[in-house]
Amino acid sequence: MMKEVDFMKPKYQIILDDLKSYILSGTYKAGEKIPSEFALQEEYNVSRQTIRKAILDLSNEGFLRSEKGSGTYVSTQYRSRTSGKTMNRTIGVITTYISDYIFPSIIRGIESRLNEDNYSLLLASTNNDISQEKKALEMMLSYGVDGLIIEPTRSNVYNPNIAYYLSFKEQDVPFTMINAYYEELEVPFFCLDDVQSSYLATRELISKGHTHIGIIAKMDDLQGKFRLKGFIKALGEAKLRFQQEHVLSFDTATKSNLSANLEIYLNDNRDDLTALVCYNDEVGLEVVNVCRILGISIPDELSIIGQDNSYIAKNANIKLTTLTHPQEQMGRDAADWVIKNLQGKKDLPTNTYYQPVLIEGETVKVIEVE
Amino acid sequence: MMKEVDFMKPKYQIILDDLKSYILSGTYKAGEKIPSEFALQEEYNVSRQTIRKAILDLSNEGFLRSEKGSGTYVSTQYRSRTSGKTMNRTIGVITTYISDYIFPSIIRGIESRLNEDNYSLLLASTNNDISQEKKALEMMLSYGVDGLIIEPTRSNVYNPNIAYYLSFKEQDVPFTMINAYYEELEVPFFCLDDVQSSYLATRELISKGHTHIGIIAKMDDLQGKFRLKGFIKALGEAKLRFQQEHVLSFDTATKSNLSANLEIYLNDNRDDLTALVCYNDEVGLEVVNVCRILGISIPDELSIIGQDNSYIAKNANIKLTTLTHPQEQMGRDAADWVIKNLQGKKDLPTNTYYQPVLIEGETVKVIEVE
DNA sequence: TATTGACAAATGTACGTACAGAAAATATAC
DNA sequence: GTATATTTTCTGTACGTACATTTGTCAATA
Repeated sequence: MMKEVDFMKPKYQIILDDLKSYILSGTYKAGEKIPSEFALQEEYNVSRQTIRKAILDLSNEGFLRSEKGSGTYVSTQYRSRTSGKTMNRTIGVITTYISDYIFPSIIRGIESRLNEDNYSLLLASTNNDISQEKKALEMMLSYGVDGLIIEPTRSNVYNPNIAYYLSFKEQDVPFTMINAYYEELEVPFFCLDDVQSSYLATRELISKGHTHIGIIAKMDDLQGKFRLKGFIKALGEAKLRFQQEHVLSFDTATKSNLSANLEIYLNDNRDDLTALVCYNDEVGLEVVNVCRILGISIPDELSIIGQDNSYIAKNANIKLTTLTHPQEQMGRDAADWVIKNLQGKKDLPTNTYYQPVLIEGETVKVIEVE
Repeated sequence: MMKEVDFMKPKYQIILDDLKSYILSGTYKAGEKIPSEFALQEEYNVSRQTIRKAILDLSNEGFLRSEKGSGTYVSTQYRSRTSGKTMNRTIGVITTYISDYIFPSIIRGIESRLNEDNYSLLLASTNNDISQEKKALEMMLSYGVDGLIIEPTRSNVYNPNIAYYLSFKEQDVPFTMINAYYEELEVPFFCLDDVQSSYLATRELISKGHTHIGIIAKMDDLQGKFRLKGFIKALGEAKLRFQQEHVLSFDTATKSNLSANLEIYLNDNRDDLTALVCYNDEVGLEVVNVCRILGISIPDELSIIGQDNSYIAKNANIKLTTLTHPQEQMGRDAADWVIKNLQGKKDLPTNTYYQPVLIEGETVKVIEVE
């Protein structure tokens, strides 16, 4: 269900947000003069009052300071609000989703580890939307968290929020990424070996005699990219041809249409495919549901294999064959890394890959060789 | 001529000072409405902008609060606004579980509402353990959260952490409860009408001809208590006898044994019961699984009905008949309540009950009358 | 009796103008 | 070249208008 697009923000709010972003991302550095009201008025094509409203509000928030006759300056101490207050040890967590799929488990792992060292957990989610990620990062920056754990948003497309991450680096706030990472950013991460995951999935199908295998692939995150890669790798090793028409791709935006697209895809390839590698268990379940509608029996007519070993795989009436995902452990490890980093520990792992393991369910059938 | 002796104060400053002294002297009392902008404009013979400037500044100082379409009111807590420093606005959330069942959805609702007003979410979970709840409360207290949303831990047994809740009350930190409440504490809450939920569930079964109905009941939280109550109420209305041996009870501690106990229970009552009201969908699914092992077919041999309309009810291959739970909406409403309370709004709802609605699945069969 | 619809009242946003006053930039006088 | 005057730039205050949006009220309606 799509959330309503933002209400039309008032103009002054847009300008305010812009300015705040520039300040937090370091485009306007502390003490620097920002453009004059007149200049901004020209730039945004609004009246001076509108500009003033934005600047006044930011001054009240403590980000700016205006000097009559001189100009408006970035306040030098906008982030020293923790100064007098009792330092509370807080770790920020930015995740794509809060309530969906395996993310709650990951958060749980983080929380339980932080709890052991009396750190608090400041939570924000992005719904895999880059503008929401920006807002979350701004919140964390102005909050002054001690560390950060981020699950990247749309990790396979260019991310315009890199400046914020660099801000954290400048301020020596340790952060790490889970599930994926931004390739343009040098940063430690904790990830499943996604190539291996779908490689193993595909190999399992091949070893059971399948030769006509399709894949449902996600295109806007690294996981999707790597999982497609593993699929192709396994096909290649088995000397099976990779066929573009056997790939059904989707992304965050088109996810809501997946069910309908699946129906078309499965109908089109009904006689061609005997097995399907799914992006994850969630997609796997979707396939199961669509197959039920189409009267395709699983695994007799179609074998499917999911990934991530989520509750879906375990709890659906037909147990999905799937591959493990560390979930809670990954969360724990990431939290542990941040805590150890804050304690000044050296030689912490930079890139951690977890190896997936196959879990047999009831959705893969052995094909007899004729 | 002589320049003004004193500084010639700007007009808005004069008005501001006037208003401030009225507030501080009690001419305008806390919560009262002050004259409208138009009235003040007439009174002082100045433009509306000038009045607005005075009111806006006082609002920023925390003395006033304007409501669109209604008027401007004296803020109830202008005293605590110590410095001009904008504290980080943070709402604490204490929930029993982070990753399980419907709790992620509730948290999601909270998060999305807090986000709209730029509040941060500080998260802690108790795993339904009272000592962990204590730790979480201590963390929130020392952190200095602005408000709190709590899902009570073991709400049907005496809670030794009441003192902490009273501390929050003393410090005027608004808090509200969701899903349940502590009966020994006078506090606003947002709850499903749990009595009604299982009342409707039971009535549905009765209306489909069932007369031998069992229940799986949880004993250590209010939900469990109320859901048992609704079950008994429905039986009573239908003049069916309530039989103690048809109740299988469990609690947090014995939950891990539920599966084994279910097996015994279902075996014992195999020939006696035709339907089962389950504490929630999670339990419902457990029943489905155990029935599969025992070879009891659902709904032919046994009708079951869950509660909460969780993903389990929707996603399990056999769709559970269940009752709705507001989930995300409940989270939103609770967050909204805290925010409005912090803004000094009066007449907020104290006890909110959500009415459950039946959702038909595939687990209830009509019993023909012989 | 309860619900709906129309209307008025109140605040929110946004445009415009004008001038005051302080600081910075520039021109001028020596 | 330096000191002083002048101009320009920039923010602060203040006026005006207009329309949007929300809330509360009251009368008409079902």
